Amino acid sequence: MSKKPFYITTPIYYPSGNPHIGHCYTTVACDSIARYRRMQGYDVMFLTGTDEHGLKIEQKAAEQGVTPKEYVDVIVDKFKSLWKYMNISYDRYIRTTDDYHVESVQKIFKTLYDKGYIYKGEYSGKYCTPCESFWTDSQLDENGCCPECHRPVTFAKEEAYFFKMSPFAERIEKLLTETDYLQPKTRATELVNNFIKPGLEDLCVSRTTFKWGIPVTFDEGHVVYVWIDALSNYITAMGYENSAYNDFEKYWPADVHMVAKDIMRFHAIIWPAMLMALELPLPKHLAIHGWITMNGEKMSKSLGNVVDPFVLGERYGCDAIRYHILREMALGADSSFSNEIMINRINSDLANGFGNLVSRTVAMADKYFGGTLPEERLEADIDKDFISVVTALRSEVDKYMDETKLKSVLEEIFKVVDRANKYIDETEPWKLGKNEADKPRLASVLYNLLEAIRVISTLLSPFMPTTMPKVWEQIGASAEDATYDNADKFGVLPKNVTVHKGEILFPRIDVDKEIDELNAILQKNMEEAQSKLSAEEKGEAPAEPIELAPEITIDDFAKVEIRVAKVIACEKVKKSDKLLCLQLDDGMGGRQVVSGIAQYYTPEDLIGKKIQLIANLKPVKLRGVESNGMICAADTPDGVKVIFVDDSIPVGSKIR
RNA sequence: CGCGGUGUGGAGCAGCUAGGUAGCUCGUCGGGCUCAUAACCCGAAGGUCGUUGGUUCAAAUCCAGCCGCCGCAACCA
Repeated sequence: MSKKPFYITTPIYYPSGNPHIGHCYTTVACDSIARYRRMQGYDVMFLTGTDEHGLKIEQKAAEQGVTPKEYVDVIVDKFKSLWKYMNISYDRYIRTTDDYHVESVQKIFKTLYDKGYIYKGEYSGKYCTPCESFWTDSQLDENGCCPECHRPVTFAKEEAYFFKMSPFAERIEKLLTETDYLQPKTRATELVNNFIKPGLEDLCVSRTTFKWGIPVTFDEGHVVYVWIDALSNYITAMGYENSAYNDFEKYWPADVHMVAKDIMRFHAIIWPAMLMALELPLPKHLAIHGWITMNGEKMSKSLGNVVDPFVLGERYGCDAIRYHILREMALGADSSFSNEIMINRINSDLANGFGNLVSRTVAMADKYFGGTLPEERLEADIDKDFISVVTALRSEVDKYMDETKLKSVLEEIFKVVDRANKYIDETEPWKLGKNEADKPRLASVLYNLLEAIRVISTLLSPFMPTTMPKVWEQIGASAEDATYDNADKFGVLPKNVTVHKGEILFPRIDVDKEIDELNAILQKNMEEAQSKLSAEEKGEAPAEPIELAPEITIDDFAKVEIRVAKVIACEKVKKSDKLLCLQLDDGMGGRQVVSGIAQYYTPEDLIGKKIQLIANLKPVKLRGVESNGMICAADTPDGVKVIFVDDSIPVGSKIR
């Protein structure tokens, strides 16, 4: 009988920068599931990879003066070495620059075009000419300028291909609300309300503004934009529309796509739509997890509070990191990654709990029996409850594995660790050791403990694959003993088992000392990020000097009329986070201006002050409130600062 | 009235779908033990379950309003 296939994927990561703990989060979770299924006897396919095209990569490569491919090669190596370091057992690694993927994507694009789901249209939006890129309104920086180079953007159009989403709206809504595709399902209403009910917009699936992508075969100058290129990796890696692999029939549809919540939308809506258009079966589950936050804040590179998995792994071992990630990870919510929580977790669960259990059990077998248990035994009633708890563990774990609740899995396993420590107290083996007549009883107690450790370590091995073999070595278990099949049985180890005292599995961590040291590292990173930022602000960044906007003439400048005005009244614009509505005395009868500075100033800060007003700007409505002009402010590392004017300058004075 | 989430002992969370003695982990305090990585075991203190009102014999749990926090969307002239 052939083994049942099980196909699980991580997203393919975008290698515009080095991998961090967030990437580990998804990947470690998938790896643990993959290992568990393998242990259960499934024929597992575990796929991960990198999404290597796009404008950002093209630009980063250009900055470094290398080709995009050379640029991503370096980072892909870092990803792969991280996965090696974290002991990630992926079966296949897809790069979207791989030939077979490119070939498949081109065929998929053409197929969708031939079927009429892709059509040629016009893409319009805010365009930054120097960067040759389009931005959506929400991507623009705080001044409404290009988020990359901070120069003004213009409205522009380009030819582009679009993917029709509307034919699938109804089926997708049903998929989200009526099936168990989404895990957890609580997100369904959010998706339906935000994206499906307002009407699914057609998706722009090609670009002409950059070249680093998969060319559209039938229209030169167009490259396939991220959606079709990246999402289809899940099928191209199995050999869909290519001859590199031949596993599509076997593994598709995938059992689990695991993603973080920020890319949930693409996997919950766009990916099903694409598959529907291709008339392929849909994946069975989309498991969505939250972000790892650092001391409650979202991690970001610019804050410098990104956790480097290599640093942590070096200090505590990769299994400790894996454990902490999985233990704190609830499927729906964010999980906090504070150094303190992590260290306390490692200490209490791994060092004090499991590690110490192994240590004391093996030490006793060593001390009282020279390492090898005698065959003479004496059972007691007190053993029964303990043994039943141990043998029941596997089915508990299975139950939670099926629901992808890895946190609960670990909780269940560690309940048994606690139970085992309690069993030692109940049986008081150190007393038995003092009396020769009690040796048979002592042998039973130690054997039961070793068996419990065997079961625990077997079930734990998918989650901590590096350490568990060391446990088996210590308790004298062979590879055949520590199998899934044996994990609900008792009496698997040989009666005269021999233990081998070994190294401490999880050394206890000095909390205060470690936190100080980690904070020092973090502090350093944040300062570096800070100084890099302010250096950029000052135009001192060697890598990226501030470029001035294109030169203008005095006549151009004369078009802008700046005048002094006084703030008479000011209030927050209702239903907005950022807008203040200012009533100004401009010496011309007064006017109303709306400004996006509410995060930095309260109305009281501004009333009575004199400011610089761009007086001849075309009026617009913001959040339904009319704004006639703009007040001058400076962007600083500490936020936006309004430029106030000396009170002696009369209202209405023209500034030049 | 844009959408959604959340508010439970010092901290972090479970319980809420199917109302009925408020539970877990960490921390604190007291005790026990000594095989073990100053680890382990037992016990205790500590909560008017955000707030107001409603339904009910009975509400953390259902309903309505209000307040706080978070995310998304909007917004930055």
